Amino acid sequence: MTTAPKLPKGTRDFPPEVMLKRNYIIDTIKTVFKKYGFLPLETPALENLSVLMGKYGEEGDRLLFKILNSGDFLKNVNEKDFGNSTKITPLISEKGLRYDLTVPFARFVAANRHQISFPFKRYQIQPVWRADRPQKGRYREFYQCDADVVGTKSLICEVEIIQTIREVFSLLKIDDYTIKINHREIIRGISEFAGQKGKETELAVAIDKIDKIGWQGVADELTSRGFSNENIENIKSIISIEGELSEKLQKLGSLLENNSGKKGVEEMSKMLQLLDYAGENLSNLEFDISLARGLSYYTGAIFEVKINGVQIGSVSGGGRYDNLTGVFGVEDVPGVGFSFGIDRLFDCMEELNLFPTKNPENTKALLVHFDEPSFNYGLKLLSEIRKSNISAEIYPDFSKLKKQIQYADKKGISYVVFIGSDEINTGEFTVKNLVDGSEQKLNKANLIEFLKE
RNA sequence: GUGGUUGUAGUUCAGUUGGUUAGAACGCCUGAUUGUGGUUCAGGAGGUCGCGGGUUCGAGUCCCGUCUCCCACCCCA
Repeated sequence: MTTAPKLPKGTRDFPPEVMLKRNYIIDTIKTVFKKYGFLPLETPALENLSVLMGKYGEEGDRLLFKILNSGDFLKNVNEKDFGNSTKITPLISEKGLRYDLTVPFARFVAANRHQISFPFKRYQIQPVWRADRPQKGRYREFYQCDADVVGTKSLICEVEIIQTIREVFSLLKIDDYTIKINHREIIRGISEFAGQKGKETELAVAIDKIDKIGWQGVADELTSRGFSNENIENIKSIISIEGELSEKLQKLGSLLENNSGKKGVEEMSKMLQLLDYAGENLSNLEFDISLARGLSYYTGAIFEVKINGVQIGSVSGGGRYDNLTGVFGVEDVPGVGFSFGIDRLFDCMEELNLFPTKNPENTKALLVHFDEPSFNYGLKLLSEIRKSNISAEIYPDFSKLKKQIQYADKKGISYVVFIGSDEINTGEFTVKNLVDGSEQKLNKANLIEFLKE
């Protein structure tokens, strides 16, 4: 092997056969987003570090990719400070790669708040970068696919998120999945109920791991975070509530008498009511009291979607936040957002074999020829086929028929059209279906109609 | 960021206590009545064994470093 050039750690190429499938997912999602009134937005890969730093916690700052200043980037650095990276980093790097799409979006909203008319609905599908250590399904460059509505507190936004998820999954033919929902105020209420008012963040972080480490693990973590045995028993009594969605909600409502708990239960009930008005049922919906989601900026409803029967984390998630742009000094911009994990969706669909065998983006027909006269004759036919909006190509070299057909076969092209002296003389073209092997003769007009299908 | 694991043809992997020209399968190329692919058959090409150093008469095999991949934690999509 000649020294093959390598990719940076945690990055990938997407070859055509992968891109066709990725585009299938992305196009499906875009179609649904548009249908629900979301408009596209893109922001730069680079942001000023002042925008990025401090927004993701200490951990996040460590995972930011920082970009070295151009030119004589050491001119401001004192020689004594060499070796002290915390001191010289701000002097040599002012820009970084975006870490997620939410902060750039918040920056955009804060900067353009006078031009934007609220409520503002946008979607954004772009790569983000994190200097994390890669693992399976964890990359240093990956795509996020976010949709947010800002400038309204209406719960119809939450309901529309559920509808959007259902519609996307239905189009992708994914039917065995669970949309878990919960509410941050409910977690807050539980914290208060447990006797640890105000420690909902600690509670949320611990409780979120229940799927992974089990109840005992959560209990241990709560202990280490300062919860007493009595507190933990109280939490357990809430977490272990069983039943149907509305039944659970009712039981919870009767237990949580504090303001937060009541508010959470009330909003959840309202959402279900709106869902019903919209003509939607409760299928695939699950009220998961242990669902917390790590991001601390959520304040209202929270969502997470898992595909059943596939060993992979959530493929979609989101929630409501009160104050998107607060970090940029612009208050009172509430909103709700969610995102699809495209890479994970891809893996799930691959595993469940849900990709369509025929990809509409692929070439539909290949023209094969025997000699120069038939090649030349074929060029005109090719143009006419393409004019009818059918993707087609002609084999560019004078190769054996076998080779030409093999090319079509490998590329997954469904039809081969033969151009030879017979065809030129009669005007009847032999077209072969490579999927089932059938052949038929058609004149030009019929051939084009046939390929249009 | 912490701890661990892996690395041999395009791909998935064999390779015995270190011992001559490093193997298989699939894939690829060529051919089997030069107007027909996916099946079959016959040939063929392709590896300085991740990279760098060390031990040894001799290293794919042992040691050190480095990179990569993967796993757990942290965190997260």
